[in-house]
Order: sequence, then C-alpha cells, then structure tokens
Amino acid sequence: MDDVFKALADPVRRQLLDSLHQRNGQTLGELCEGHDMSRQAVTKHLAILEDANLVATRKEGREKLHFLNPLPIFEIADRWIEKFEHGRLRALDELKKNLEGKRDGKG
Amino acid sequence: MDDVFKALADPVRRQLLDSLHQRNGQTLGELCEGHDMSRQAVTKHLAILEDANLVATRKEGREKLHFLNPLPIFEIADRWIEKFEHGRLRALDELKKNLEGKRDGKG
DNA sequence: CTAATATGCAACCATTTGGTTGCCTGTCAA
DNA sequence: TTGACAGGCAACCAAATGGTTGCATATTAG
Repeated sequence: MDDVFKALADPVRRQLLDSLHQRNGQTLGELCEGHDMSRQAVTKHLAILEDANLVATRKEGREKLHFLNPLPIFEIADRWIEKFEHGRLRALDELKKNLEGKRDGKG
Repeated sequence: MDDVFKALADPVRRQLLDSLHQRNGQTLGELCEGHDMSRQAVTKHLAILEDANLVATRKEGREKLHFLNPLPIFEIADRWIEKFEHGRLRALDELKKNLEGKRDGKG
C-alpha cells in the first residue's frame, strides 16, 4: 500500500494515470507528449507506477503499451479512506468545536 | 491537493492520522509515543500534515493539541478517486483482456 | 543491409526529504 | 524563585527523489 501512496504523491504520475484513464493502452512516446521533460524522466515515473501495480504493460513490436490498473486505487478507497468516513457530515463542525476549546464535555 | 497527496505519502504521517482518528486531540508528546524517532522528527511530520490542512492544532497551556481534519481526504475521495470508479467491477477483466492482446476489436 | 523509430540502461547531478542534535522559550508545580 | 515539563527553532547530515545526458538494443521501413 505504501508503494501506491508514494506513487500517487507526484503530480506528473497522477497526470499519467489521468492520461491513461482518458485513453488506455498508450505507448511510452504518446505518454511523453505534453510533458516538459525527457523521455527517460517519464520512463522512470512509469516504472514507479508499474512497481505500485497502478500500470501494467505489454510489448507490441517495438512499442510498449501502458494500461491503467485502478485496483490499488480502489483498495485505498476501501481500506484506508473508508475508515475516515463515518462522521463525514459532522466532521467540520466537530473540528470547529474542538478548536474552540472545551476539552471534554466536562467544563 | 498536491500537498495532501504528498502528506499522505509517508507511512509515519498516515500512522499519525490513524492515531488521531482513534483518539482526537492528542498532544505532541502523546503522538510521539510508539514512534522510534525523536520528538523533532514527529514535529516535522505534524507540520507537514498541518500545512496540508489534515491536522489542526490548538494550544492549551504548555501543551499543543492536535485534531484530525478529514476534509482534504474526502476531497481526494470525491474529486480524484471517484473519477476512476466507473467500471469498477469490470476493471480487472478489462485489464486482463488488454494485456492478452487484441489492440482493437479488429484483429 | 541501412536508416529511422521506439525503447532500455547506466552514470551523473541538484534538490528535497527525513532524520539528528543542541539549545531556547514558555508554562506548571513546589 | 527554581526546577521540571512541553514544545519550538535552527544547523546539520545522509539518503532518496526527480531530473539530465550519452549510448545501446530491438524492431520496422526502404
């Protein structure tokens, strides 16, 4: 799970995922377009996404096709974020009250 | 949003959020317990969480109380993760098919 | 074969990150 | 007041990160 969080921490990598979400199966060259950095830099980012299992690849001739794997994202949503969701609507109110002051309901 | 992703990228920081989720309003000293690192290190992590608006604080005497703010997490769930959710159930199947081979429905 | 295309590998570099330590300030208790 | 407790600030350091460049390999087109 840590790999996934780390992989998602970089805006370039999130952009790459977005790009694959819009059009799956892009080659390395296609994924490089629109990024103001070298092909190697993009390759490294993609490698990190692959290690985190967020992207899977297949070689087709001399091209490498990249496919989005959203499962790790779902896992984060289900196993991690879901935990914080219980009092969602009251969350802001509770925070305000906590910052205002009374430590228990005691004072 | 980038601040939040970056803040969540570190396991220590996620652990701190978990800790606050279990018991809100902990002091710095309390949050340090169980972490095998100096108080200063934890302070830095908390500062990053504060910058990302994931933690809010209040001073009470000589203590600093820390409160979880889950709203940025909700935003990520709603604005970012939600985008990938559409074909959730078919996602794994699609990935398999994509990796197997046919590029379009054409071959 | 030759040349162009698509990608891979490795060395290198600056900056950021995550941690340390030492010392200072503010608050509570005796 | 004095000492202990809770926390803040700043300098410093090693390692990870994000990027570069140069060159090598494999595939396709002529």
